[in-house]
Parts: sequence; structure tokens; C-alpha cells
Amino acid sequence: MMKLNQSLLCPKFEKAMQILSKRWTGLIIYQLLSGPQRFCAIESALPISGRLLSERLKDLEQEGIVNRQIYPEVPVRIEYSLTKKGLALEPMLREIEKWSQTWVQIEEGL
Amino acid sequence: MMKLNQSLLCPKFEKAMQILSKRWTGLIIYQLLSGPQRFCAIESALPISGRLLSERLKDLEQEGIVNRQIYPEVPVRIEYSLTKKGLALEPMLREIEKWSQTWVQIEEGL
DNA sequence: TTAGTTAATTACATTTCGTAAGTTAGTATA
DNA sequence: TATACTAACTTACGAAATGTAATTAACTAA
Repeated sequence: MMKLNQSLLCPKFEKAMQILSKRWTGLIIYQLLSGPQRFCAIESALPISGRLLSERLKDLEQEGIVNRQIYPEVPVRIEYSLTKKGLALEPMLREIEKWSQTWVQIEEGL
Repeated sequence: MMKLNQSLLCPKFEKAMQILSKRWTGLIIYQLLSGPQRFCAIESALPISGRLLSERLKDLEQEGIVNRQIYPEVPVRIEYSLTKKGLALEPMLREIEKWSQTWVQIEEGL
């Protein structure tokens, strides 16, 4: 039988979750909380590949969460930063930070 | 050249993001904030398929975020609920809720 | 000329996801 | 007795997302 999708879920909340639950999105925004930075800086701060970082930054720019600023120097410098919309995610990320310190266990050694 | 992964990322935070940025994880926990409920209730509240819901609930149980309670009635009733660790995620989800109301636009029509 | 840089893009194999159908165990209906 | 229905899964399989590595463009430096 077909599933009629009559979820009572708020569309704005659903959209937010769609963006934020994509792999790497949260970590990229978290990284940018420490200030505007270049592609290679984000790449070396996170265990993400260039291919996906490029893709995610494009998505986040589309969503108005990240700003891409080109400085036409030699060689060209491109800096990524958070927009107001992106900065507004800081409280959420701080909550995850708090939760992780209290509840997440890391198993050491082997 | 090989990428040496010397990320200064806190392992607990990274682990938290790994769990929470999996597709559907956040929405399932959000749904369970409204109280213990059965598989089919979650399934019809969210646009998720049975296959993935089953998989995610198993993951979340493993992580100690969700509890699976069997009531040996006829027919058997199985209820999923949040553990303390899971309930502790409420503030984070409320922040996403707030953010989505302020910043997310939904385009209507076509 | 060769090598190195940044910010990507492309190719390709692996993993995850979505859709649909099937399973198990029991109840209800004709 | 046969058929249909329910809950909670599981299986099969094609499609989409991801990870790894190589390549590109435009420029500098040795």
C-alpha cells in the first residue's frame, strides 16, 4: 500500500534539518565560527576531502549561510565566512558541544 | 600528496556530529521528544521509510540515545523512547527550531 | 624547465539511501 | 478454510551520495 505522507512536520524545521543533517555541514559551519578562512584552511582543519568541501561550500552559499569573498591578489585569495544566517547557528552548535562533553564517550586504545 | 589528518577537532564533538549529522537521526529524536511511541507512529509522522527507520533506531539504541521496550501483549507492542542521553538533546533541537523559524524561507507554489 | 601553490574538477569504486516487495506471527472476516 | 489485515521488521535492487586519487588552470619561484 502507498504511504500517504501526511507528516505534520513544520516545513521550515524540516528544511533546516535537511540542510544541517547533511554530512559535514555542521562541522564546516563550526569551523567558520572561528573566523573567515580559506578553502585550504578548512580542508586541513577537518577530515573532509576537497571534493566534498567544494560541494558543501557551494550548497551553503546557495542557502545564504556562507559567504564567498574573492580577493583578486596574486595569487588569488578566496575567503569563506558566515553570513548573519550562518552566525545565528552558533547557539545550536554550542549546545551540541555541551552535549558531547557530557554524554559522549570515546573508546581509547584497542 | 597524502593528507595527514592532524585535525585539532575534539573527538567527542566529532563523534557527536557523526551521530547527529546522519540523515533522519535528528528528526527521529525530535519526534520522540513528544513521548514514547511505536514504530508505526514514528513512521507515519516522518517521511522516512521503514527500512531506514529500523536501521536508525538500531543505531540510536547502540549509542544509548533511544530505548526499546517490548510489551509482551497480544499482539506484542514495542515502544521506543529517549534515554537521559537522548532527552539531553532537547535544547539543541529547540535551537534548530528557533533558527528555522527566524531564518528559513519556504518557497510556495511552483 | 621543473616544481610548487590554491581552488577546484573529474573519474571511479564503495557506501548509503529510497522504493517496493516479502516475512513472521497473530487477529478478524467471509 | 481461505483471504485479508496488522505491526515490526528484513531483503532485493537500482539510484544517489561519498571517499580516494588524479587532473586542471593560473600563477610564482628556483
